[in-house]
Amino acid sequence: MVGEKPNVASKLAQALGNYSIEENHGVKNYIVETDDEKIIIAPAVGHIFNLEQTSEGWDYPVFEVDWAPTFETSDSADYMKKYYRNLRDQCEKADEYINACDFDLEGSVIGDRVIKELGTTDESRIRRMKFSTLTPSDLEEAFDNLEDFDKGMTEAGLTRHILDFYYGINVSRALMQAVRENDRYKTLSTGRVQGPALNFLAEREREIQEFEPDPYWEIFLHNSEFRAKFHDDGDERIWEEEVADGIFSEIEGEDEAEVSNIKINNYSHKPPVPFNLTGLQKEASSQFNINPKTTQSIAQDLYEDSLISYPRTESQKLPPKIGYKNILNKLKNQENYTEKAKKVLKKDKSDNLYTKQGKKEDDAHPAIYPTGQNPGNLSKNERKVYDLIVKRFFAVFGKPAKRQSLTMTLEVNGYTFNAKSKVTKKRNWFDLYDPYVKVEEAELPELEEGEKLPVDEFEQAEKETQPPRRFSQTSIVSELEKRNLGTKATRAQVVDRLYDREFIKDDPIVVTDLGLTIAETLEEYSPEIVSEELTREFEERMESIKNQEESKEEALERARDELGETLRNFKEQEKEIGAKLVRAIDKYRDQKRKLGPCDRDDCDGTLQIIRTDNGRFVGCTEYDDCENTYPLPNNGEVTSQGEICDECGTPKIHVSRKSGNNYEMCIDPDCSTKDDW
DNA sequence: GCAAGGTC
Repeated sequence: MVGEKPNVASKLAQALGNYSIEENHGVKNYIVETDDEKIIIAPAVGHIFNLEQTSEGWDYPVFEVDWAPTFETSDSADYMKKYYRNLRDQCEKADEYINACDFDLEGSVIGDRVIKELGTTDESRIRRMKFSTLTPSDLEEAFDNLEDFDKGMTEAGLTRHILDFYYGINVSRALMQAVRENDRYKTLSTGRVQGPALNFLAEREREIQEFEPDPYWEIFLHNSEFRAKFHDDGDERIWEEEVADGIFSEIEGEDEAEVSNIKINNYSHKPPVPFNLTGLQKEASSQFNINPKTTQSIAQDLYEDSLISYPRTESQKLPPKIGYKNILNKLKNQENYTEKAKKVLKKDKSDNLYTKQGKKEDDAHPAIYPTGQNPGNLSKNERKVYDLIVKRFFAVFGKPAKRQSLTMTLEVNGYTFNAKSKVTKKRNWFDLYDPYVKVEEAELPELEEGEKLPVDEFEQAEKETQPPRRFSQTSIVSELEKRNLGTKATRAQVVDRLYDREFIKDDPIVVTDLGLTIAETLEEYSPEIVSEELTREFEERMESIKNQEESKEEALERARDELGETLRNFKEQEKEIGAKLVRAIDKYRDQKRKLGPCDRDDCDGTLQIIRTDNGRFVGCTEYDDCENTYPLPNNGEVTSQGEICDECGTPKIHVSRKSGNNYEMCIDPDCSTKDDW
């Protein structure tokens, strides 16, 4: 019996009854023996097999692919070796095989590859276990009702892999080949998820670049305790200057306003929902400015240390069977959390604890929660993310906070102004989530309708409309989630790859010229790859393969035809496409080497990184007239900090090393900021 | 040197 991962293998064993453990290559196998059979439950670790090209060379199109052990095709998959070897040993012993991986396309592929590559290709000897949660009762029932080999799902899953390979590898190669035709080299990539992700970002970037702001005016009434804003039937913005001037001249000099209306609204502010991975990533980004990929890897570490539950979950639900009380009692023993844990436990003495639940579900895992186990030494960021997870766990038990909003309408010469306030009357769950509650608290003086109020002054402010907001690393991950592109485990990685390729930079995200040019090129020559429709189409095809209405080979044949046409067209215009890409690459590289203005008084040049055979240094663009130079560190990537040193006036740089040892400094080695270096 | 999807 093959489980999707070590944890699940253990759960399968627990559900099946008495078991013993046999270790092989450092991997735990679970042995369950009955009167007439012996079951070995062995874990995979996700995709133990992966696609690789079987033909030679880097040309495209490439359509010849086959499955190979992942540790052989990927440098970072060394840890899979022992699992692979164990599966090989266990598969040799078996007469029959059960695929007990997650019941979805990927699970079907994971189990199928292990069994077919290492066990048997005889499908009559393969069974499929179908379960939707990992509870013992579900697993037991699934085991008692083993189904035949799931040909449809497996074929659909295998096809999904191959189609993604076809589209991703080939179009990526086409881009790189185009650049190489122009005698340059740059790693470029795109794919079914990367493509649309870049496209959303590029569309937004163009909207921002093309945005033309409209001016408008606002008028404020200032009192010693608050300010109120002019509005005309709810509209606070005045679009013509003459109109604003007119109103202003009629109220200017008035020193009193009358309270014409007070509206009080009491409302509940509900507690948040339990964290799924995206929710945690969003909150870690807004609270600590930690990017989604880092949060994911921190969460994985915390999970491996048994401090939190499985983090790669879509679920926003915390079922009672996780044992609320037990976890809360353990948290109570942690110094930092004693008070909050007590508060939650006190809430209901009758054991009827319940939590707020979100809408999203996940078949395999509940929402993220702390196990209660006492953490040892955590890094600074680990501590932050852990604290956030614990406090969110407390918060979901809380009662809604009681809030009150107050809108006060003031009148001056027939013109109306609004002052608004929001205050918390009862904190409830706010106390459990401190210090992560972010709500507005602004109080207004207690006044009554008809009362007169002194005015300090009126203010007329000119403003302008703002361009659309940029995506952040987090909001683009949410956007992908909303559109069902990628999965919980891959979205942050996809965004990270766009940074690696230099298609995007900074956060909030700015699309580079290279990114814009790539998006434009793909839109023109391979529009399917930047369209989210490709994913929808894949989903439909997988559905029909699953139902055995279409065969894997038919689907692949069709993709080879369609993609082949696109790629031929691309290839014909390779040189021009490449020239355009090269211009964008050069422009970006040129921008990247510019560090800041030359610090010589009489020089208007720009200091930039100069590379030589022996290394690199900083020189001035006006090097005919200006001999200003500075040394640079030999190792690490140097980028401009976009700032000038207060002490010496030279540009500040950011040095990032592969070791993860990053630092900032100005480029003058004699600057007093380095006195104690 | 290229994807997307699992996972440690």
